[in-house]
Amino acid sequence: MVALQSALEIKEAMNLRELAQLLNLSQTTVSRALNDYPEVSEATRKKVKDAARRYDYRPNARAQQLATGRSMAIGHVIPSSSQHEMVNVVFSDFVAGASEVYAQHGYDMVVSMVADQDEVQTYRDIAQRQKVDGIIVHGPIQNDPRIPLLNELGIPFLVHGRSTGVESAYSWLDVNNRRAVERATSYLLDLGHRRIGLVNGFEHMDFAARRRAGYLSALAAKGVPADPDLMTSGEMTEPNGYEAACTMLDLDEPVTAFVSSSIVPTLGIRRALEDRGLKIGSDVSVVCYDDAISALPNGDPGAPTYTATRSSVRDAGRRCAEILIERIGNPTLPHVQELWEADLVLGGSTGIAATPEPVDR
Amino acid sequence: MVALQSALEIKEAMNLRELAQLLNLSQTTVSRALNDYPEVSEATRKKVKDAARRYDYRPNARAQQLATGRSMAIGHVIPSSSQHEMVNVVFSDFVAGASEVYAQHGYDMVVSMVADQDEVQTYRDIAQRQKVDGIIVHGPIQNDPRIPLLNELGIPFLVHGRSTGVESAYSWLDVNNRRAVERATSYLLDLGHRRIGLVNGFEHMDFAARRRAGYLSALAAKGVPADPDLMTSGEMTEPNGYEAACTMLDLDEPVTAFVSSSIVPTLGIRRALEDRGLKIGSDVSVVCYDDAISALPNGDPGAPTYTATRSSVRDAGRRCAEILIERIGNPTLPHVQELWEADLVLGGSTGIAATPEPVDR
DNA sequence: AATCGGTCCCAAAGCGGTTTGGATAGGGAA
DNA sequence: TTCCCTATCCAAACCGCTTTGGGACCGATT
Repeated sequence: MVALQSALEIKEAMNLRELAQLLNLSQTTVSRALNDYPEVSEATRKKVKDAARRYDYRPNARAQQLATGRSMAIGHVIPSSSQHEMVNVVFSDFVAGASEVYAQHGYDMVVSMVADQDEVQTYRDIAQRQKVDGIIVHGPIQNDPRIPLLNELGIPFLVHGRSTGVESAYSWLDVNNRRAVERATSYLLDLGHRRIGLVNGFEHMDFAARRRAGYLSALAAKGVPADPDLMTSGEMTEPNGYEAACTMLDLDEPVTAFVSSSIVPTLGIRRALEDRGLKIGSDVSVVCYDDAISALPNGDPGAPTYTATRSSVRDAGRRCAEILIERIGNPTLPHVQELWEADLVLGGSTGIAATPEPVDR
Repeated sequence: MVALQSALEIKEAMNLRELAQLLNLSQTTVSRALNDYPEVSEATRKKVKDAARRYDYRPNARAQQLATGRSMAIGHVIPSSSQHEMVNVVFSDFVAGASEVYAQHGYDMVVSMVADQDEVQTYRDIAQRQKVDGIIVHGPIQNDPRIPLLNELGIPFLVHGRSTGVESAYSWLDVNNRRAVERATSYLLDLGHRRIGLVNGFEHMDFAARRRAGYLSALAAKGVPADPDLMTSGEMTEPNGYEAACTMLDLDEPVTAFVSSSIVPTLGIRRALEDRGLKIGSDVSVVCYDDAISALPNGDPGAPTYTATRSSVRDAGRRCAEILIERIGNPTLPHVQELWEADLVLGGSTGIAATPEPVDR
């Protein structure tokens, strides 16, 4: 197929020198006028700005970056191992929030998705080649090596989440995962449930470990023994949620309730219940950790289908961006460490435990 | 809370001049040695590369970009109006594929999410300030103004999708949305369904318009009249799918089958069916357009729950990246226009129409 | 011996901005 | 009138890399 070459005249972008010549001014003055430096008279400034607008002059970003030493960009590195968990749902909503703030401050967002084994190299590269002014660290695991690495590289960064075991100081923003799941579990216990399944994410992920801790601590507080058969961890996908739910529903002593780590596996749990003709809420209760993803149920406040611990990951993205930009502006500020509480939103997916479960022995 | 300032020595990154001095060579030679130019002897090249490795020298990206005139980055602009539809699920999988290819070729991905009214400015900015070497256009609408704009700006770009009504030539990669939905609808008709609901995306989006055309054409081919009550369009969210399904199931002549535009609203359809005690597949059939999102059902090839027209959006991302990179390398190449066919995958969500639907009159 | 053609390397000139260190002019104070 | 100060502008250096246009050296040709 032959494609017609566009016949449109493509106007070369004009540069500072040309604009200065046009105005019979020096580059210095033009540059200062545009950047609101006080050394130019208001009259000249106006003239310059008008001309810039008229000729649609925009400073070349690459030159500007080289000259100023700032790249006006913030990096997000996503290890591909966590692709299935992170990328699809949570990450994209986070990014939507962050990029909103970036846009306001003139920052660009550069995203690298990278194989695990290349991760360290990627961080080194990004930092030393000065591609970005700051980095947001996603999906921290326990004892995450990226944190000391970034500290060593001396580039401002902010962790979305936390990393237990890391010695060095760093800035982070996290949701109180432990408390959230603790409350969710307690609530189910209060409803009379004793066989409560935990469908967790991979537990080397820091957030998942904390959720498990919350689950265990709620059980312990009520004197309910933890049963390894009722705790699964893995990718937070629909099929995985389905699998986990099937297993736990088909036990000799089946579960009567689930605590699920995300809305996505919860969809799988629902499918498993449906298969068995079990009604969610009345037959089996489900509480899920809801990141308030807009495309999925419960993102819509009008239809609170699930009882859930809810916290907006989009808001988190926004706030992370703000904090990081502030730290880029002044890296010597004390570290910011924000812990957000999730809401426990009651919905139709939970109810009194059906049978008081007579313990036969 | 007082944060301890890291006491770690942060080694300043070394630059080309310093490395050259260290080696008693000129910057020219060092640069050429590192970039595999033939003008340096193998001996010197080895010496240089060894030293570079030893001192962990990495060229400053900003300087390199300015000098070469290439920014080694590709832009993705997401209009925020399509956030709910695009960002969450489809976009992120696409991006995962694309960034894989970018990484292989040394490109970075810069993502801007931007309010609709700022869109034109954003494109102008990105292009004229030379922040990126190429752009991928997401979510084309009919007669999309971005295409002539980018042609005028003279920056290489590739459209994921197509835009009916656009005169100018451009490169694109699209799935045959029309054919896919046509086949899906025909299949349902063959199963005896006559009341088939279409749960579509916003129909100013090009892909959605094509899907509707496919739906209508299949009906027409079988002589089944189209009923406006059976066609909805809107955001592709779970709650929207639920709403649409409820409406169409509660008609006097209810639907017996659905064609759904994406897996996400399909989850809502399933919920609506469940509410009414209807069994998917046997009572009501559902075919959905499946972008093969990995976290959601059907992304997993082991569990073909839904009958679906399937096409991997991640593969599309990969291929789009390849095409664009090629076009950046040689912008005068004829335009690439690739039309992919979606697979029709039979699953458990479709079955013979329950009642042959006696037309009462 | 002079010329030629490679090979290997270098100094310097970009890339397109920002920033430093004056220069000039005009107004007010002494 | 002279001197100083401020307001305004400019030439040139600089950011760190690539690339142009030679130069020096050496063995091979004539």
